[in-house]
Amino acid sequence: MERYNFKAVENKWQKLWEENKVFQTNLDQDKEKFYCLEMFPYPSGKIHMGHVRNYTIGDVLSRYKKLRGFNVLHPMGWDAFGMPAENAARENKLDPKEWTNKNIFTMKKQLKKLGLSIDWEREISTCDEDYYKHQQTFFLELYKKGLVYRKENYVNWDPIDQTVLANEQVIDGKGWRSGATVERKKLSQWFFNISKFSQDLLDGLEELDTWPNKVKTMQKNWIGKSFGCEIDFKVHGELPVKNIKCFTTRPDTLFGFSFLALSVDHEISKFYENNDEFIKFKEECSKTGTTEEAIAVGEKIGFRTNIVAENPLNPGQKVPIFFANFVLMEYGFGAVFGCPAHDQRDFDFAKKYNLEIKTVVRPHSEKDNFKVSKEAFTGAGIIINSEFLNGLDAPEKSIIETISILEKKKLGKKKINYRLKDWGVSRQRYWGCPIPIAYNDKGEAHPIPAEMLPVKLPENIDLSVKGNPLDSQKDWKEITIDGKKFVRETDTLDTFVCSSWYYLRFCSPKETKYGFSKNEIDYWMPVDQYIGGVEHAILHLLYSRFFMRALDHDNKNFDIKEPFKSLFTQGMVCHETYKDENNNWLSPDEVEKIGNKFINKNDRNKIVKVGPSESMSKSKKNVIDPEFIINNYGADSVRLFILSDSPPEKDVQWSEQGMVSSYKFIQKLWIMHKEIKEKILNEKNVNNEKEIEKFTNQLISKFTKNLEKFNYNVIIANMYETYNYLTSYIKQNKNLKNLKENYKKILICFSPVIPHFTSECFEDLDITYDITWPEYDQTKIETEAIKFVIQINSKKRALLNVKKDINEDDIMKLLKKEKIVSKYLDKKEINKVIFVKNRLINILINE
RNA sequence: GGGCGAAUGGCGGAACUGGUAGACGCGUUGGACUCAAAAUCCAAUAGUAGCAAUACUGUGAGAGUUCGAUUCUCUCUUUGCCCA
Repeated sequence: MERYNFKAVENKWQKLWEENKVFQTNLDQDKEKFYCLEMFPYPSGKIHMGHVRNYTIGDVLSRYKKLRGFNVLHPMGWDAFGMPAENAARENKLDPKEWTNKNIFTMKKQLKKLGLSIDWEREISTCDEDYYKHQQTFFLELYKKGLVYRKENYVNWDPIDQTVLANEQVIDGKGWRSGATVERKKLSQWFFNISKFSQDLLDGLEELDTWPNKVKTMQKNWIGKSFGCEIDFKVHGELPVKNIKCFTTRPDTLFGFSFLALSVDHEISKFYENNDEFIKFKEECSKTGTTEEAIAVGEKIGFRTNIVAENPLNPGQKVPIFFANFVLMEYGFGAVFGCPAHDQRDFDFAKKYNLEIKTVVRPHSEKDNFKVSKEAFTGAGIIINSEFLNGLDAPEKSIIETISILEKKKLGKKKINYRLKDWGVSRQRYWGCPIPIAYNDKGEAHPIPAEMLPVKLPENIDLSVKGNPLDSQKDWKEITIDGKKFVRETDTLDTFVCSSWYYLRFCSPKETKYGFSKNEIDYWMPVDQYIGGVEHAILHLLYSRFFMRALDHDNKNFDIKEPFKSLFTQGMVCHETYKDENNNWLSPDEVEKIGNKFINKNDRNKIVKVGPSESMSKSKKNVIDPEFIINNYGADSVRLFILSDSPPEKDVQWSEQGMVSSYKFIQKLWIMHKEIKEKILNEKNVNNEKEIEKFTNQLISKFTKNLEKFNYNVIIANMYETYNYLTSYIKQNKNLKNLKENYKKILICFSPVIPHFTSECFEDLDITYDITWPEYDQTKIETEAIKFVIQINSKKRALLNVKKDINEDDIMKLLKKEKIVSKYLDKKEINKVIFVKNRLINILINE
């Protein structure tokens, strides 16, 4: 028996698919479209197992939809701008563009080896001028619409590298590369006005009923709509300030008011500009990071002013006003009122500065004399010590009641606040899309005129300088517009901007006049199924949703608002971790398993410590190289394995044994295929046998359901079941009259998962006709004989083979003859009988 | 601290709308083939008792609804993720 030569077969079919342009897609109004998109990769060097999993899931779906007759768009591209290229280029004295394109070349080759049904004619790369020039046009459009603006904002500043760091590059308050303590620094930055769409983005989630709830909840929390009240506090003291505006979600705790806290950037800070102590305090604050978490974890510190605020509901009460490091100018009005008894942060602050802690809410289980002592009470309860608010249910009723009182007295008004901040898109980097803006000698921003677009990135730049390399490119920076001198913006756009509209570009990747063609968008959009990692649940997805709205704003580009109709988030690929005796990470190929023990191949006497299975990462060295695996076992085997062990939305453990068994399964399938072929050639025309028809129809039914529901691991189990069934079926050499037709249908079911193998089988059997997804016939599944469960007092006692649609009386007659059952029923009184047609009978007797 | 989810054999995991718990794979054990090993094939594999037929127990713990609960409700435990 010839062995299945996966290398030859896979090469052959991949070549044929490419030559015949099998996966190229064109707009076809007569056909229903299906747009399947997986998150495009960052070209970091090589593909990793996460890509394999992500793109296999998408490929199975695309191939299935294609078999169902859809016009499938399944494109691929590269999220090609970003820091790693710049860092790698700096370290190896290369050009970021060269480095990126080399990686794209390698990874594209690797992806092709997986046999993905991708239309490579539509390939895009965000670092191509042809891509980012459109992005610059979008930027200027948004600028004209007022959705882009410039303002001063705090950033994480690395004083050694002279650069801005993203939040995730700040580790324990230190720069990830330099190790320097990160400072808060004010820089002029460009912003997208995403917060304008807060409510719309929130409302849009409602229609996304095939998104995971988890992701929708995360977005909801991120947008963070809160219902509260804006309160005007009267201020007394030496400063020429009469009022301070505050936003609060808990106006009902006003009687517990004991201080007012301001952001150091609050307008009142101008009166303290020359105060040495305040300057010192402000510096101290700048050492706390800008993230909410850094602020929450860090010590709460304050600077006491010489002014006081009056409690609007209790005018006799005057409380001190502080500047505090935990108040951000971006939230509310940069001012919060402190109620220590019912907010832990305020509680900590009050303890530190010895302020009053007045309890105004008691738990339902306590009496009115309840006092907060060790920690703030933030739960639900009843309002106390608050005069006319006493007895109200907190928080719901009491908040509504308090707001209406404040509104009547004209002391405040109802307000809705969102946590979502505007999106800062400026990056002080070279390898990104240039911002098409120039400044005159007064520092005023001017858009680059359309005829001067695109603003291309300069080449041959010196990356060894500190800070942004574009800053030192004089000949690039200085330009003349209409005879006047300007200086270019040297910041580039956040790479999240590039990925916020790439799904639109795929619809018309060759369009030159604009980023997309309306005609193509109207046909292809929205993406019917988007597949990617849950780590992008918030930013990327929210930004993309914003972009659709922003591009559409006022000029009706689209009929739809939501770019991704369905979302699927797949789990990660994990592997055990290994360390040597010095706690250095070891990669799996440095480790050998002998029996139950692991030994270090480098030094066979040294022990290996086996750690928990974690998501594959270079830093832990627990990675398996997909290319190595594909070369050894073939693409079909890898596709089979990566789907087999766990549901796609959960993490999967990489297992060498599992991989090998998938490989062997393909080999066994081939042997079985050859046997089936032989049987088909020697078909005997015996009586028609319904058994295999029943099996095939059941299989199609299962496959269809499981494919639609992403139960891909179950599909693999169904494939094994099919193998087990077919091998025993042909061994028994039953009637083989309809074997070919049934086997063909089975192969079609298998084909989304192992396309090379099934293509080879079709060819081997000369099947070229009607390769479309088979329909199943329910009547062929429901055969005459069924298995019927017999329960006595709700316990299963027997399983009978009976005729379909048997009635209760006939079952009871049958039971009297069955020894197994009758021994339970003898001389017993039957109380009740529950009969479920074609399923079970439950006889209740007195014991 | 808040929100959401999860918990089923040695392991990964199946189970329609409340109706045979453990599909399928891995691992393990036994056997066949072999001088031997690998590979392959066959068989067994939730636990307890039993030669067996079979019986009892069993889906994180405890309660509830029901003729019947892995599935629905409540309380708790552990755990994961997100936000703080």
